Amino acid sequence: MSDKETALHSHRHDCFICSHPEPCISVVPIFNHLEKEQMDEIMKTVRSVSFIKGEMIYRAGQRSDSLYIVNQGRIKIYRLSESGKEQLVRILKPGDFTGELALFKETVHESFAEALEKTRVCLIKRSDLQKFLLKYPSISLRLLAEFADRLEQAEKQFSLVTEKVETRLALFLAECMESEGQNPFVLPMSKKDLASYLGTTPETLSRKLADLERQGYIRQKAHKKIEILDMEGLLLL
Amino acid sequence: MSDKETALHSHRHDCFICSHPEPCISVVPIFNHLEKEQMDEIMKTVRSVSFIKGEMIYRAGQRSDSLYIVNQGRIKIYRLSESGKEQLVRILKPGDFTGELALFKETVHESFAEALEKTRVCLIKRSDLQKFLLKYPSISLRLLAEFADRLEQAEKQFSLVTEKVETRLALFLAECMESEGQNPFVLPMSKKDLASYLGTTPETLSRKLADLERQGYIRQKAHKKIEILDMEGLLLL
DNA sequence: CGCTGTCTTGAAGCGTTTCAACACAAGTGG
DNA sequence: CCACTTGTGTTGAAACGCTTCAAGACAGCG
Repeated sequence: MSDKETALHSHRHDCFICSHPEPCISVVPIFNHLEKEQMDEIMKTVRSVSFIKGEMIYRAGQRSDSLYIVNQGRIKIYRLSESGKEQLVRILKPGDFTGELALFKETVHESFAEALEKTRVCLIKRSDLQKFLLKYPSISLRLLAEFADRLEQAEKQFSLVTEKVETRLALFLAECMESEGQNPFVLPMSKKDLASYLGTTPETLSRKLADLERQGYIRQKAHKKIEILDMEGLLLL
Repeated sequence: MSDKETALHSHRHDCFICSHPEPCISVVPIFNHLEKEQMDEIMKTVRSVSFIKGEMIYRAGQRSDSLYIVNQGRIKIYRLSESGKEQLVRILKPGDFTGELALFKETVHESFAEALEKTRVCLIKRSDLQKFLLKYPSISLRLLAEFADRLEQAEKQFSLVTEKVETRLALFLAECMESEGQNPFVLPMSKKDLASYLGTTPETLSRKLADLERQGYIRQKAHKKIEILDMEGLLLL
């Protein structure tokens, strides 16, 4: 299975930052505008760590002093609510990062990060990153842009809490198709996790998907594949 | 009533940035570490605008190219959901800011900003701010810290969506007391807005508050004043 | 003071959760 | 490769919590 992943990425450039033989695209969003020498300087401070499927990258309560940049694989970020229920916050793909809060104030993680598959992350220490942010202000602008985006998305998500599950699901499916760029698309996570992400239960999600299919808006296929048949109607829910 | 506000702030320093006779604390979180000359440089680019209670500062769909820093008063940020319901995102107090997304990509506002009382904001144009961020990298660090905080808070809020209204309310009240630092404290917004913020209806909120009072956890007094009688019990809901 | 919007309370209806039971798929070890 | 195990996904029925609508009380503001 690790053959498959390597094959998938084999056309990509070599990693700018962490000195791995394998390709690495983790640096694109924040650092890829830098000069070669600056890149090398940052590379020296970066540590690379690998995780197998199901392994915890960090847990709530642990102290954190590093930024985690996903290099390969996918990471699930979730919280445990008061009542102990798992609430999925987001899924990180290569190029995404997490651990940002701990970069600016001494604190502990409030969420859990778990590798969904074989995963490699680049670690940059708080002290190192702060140094680079001051030295190369353009990195800050990239980071700020990324933060602003995520804030906007978080607020958008939050504003949907009063909507019915069906509406939230419909919007998610539409977004999903959009970002995958093809119509029979694959759900980016298990239905259990999707239920958590949408703030509902697996049972309700299962029922709502069946409803949407019965009404002719979508078609469910094998292996989490879903085809949208009537996008117009879907968005009118 | 504007007398009252002036009196409240009369012990504060004069505004660092916008050249107002009245005191201004809007600059504290992001700029107040700068040297006098740097401050002056920024001051020249800042525009100050006032709004009366109920006035819209911006609306969803409008193009935006400025950061809004609250100088005086309070601003309500809200979204209209698919179904047209108002979803309160947050309330800005002096020193808080909004409009951040538009600073890093050409886009339009997705939320509405309404003055809850007589309000004055400082406006910094995107192009100007970007210039300063590159010139004085320390500002970026402040901004990043603020963003990271807000992201964390947004995710925390989001993780509560599956909890019962009573639980969300209890946590809000506890937080509220915490931030006000005194026990019989005043709700920072109308109950209508609080309902929207908690993702419920005014009717349900009213009932839940009555329940909490009946059970002896809190006591409601006049003028949105609330006293917490049993914090322990409240947090166990 | 009177208007307007906020807040409260009741009763009915609806959406979602919960529990339980079963189907199914994926991963493991013989 | 098959059987086994484990976790994910589905479906039904009952119970619960919340919303909705309507009507009245109250507070804030001109």
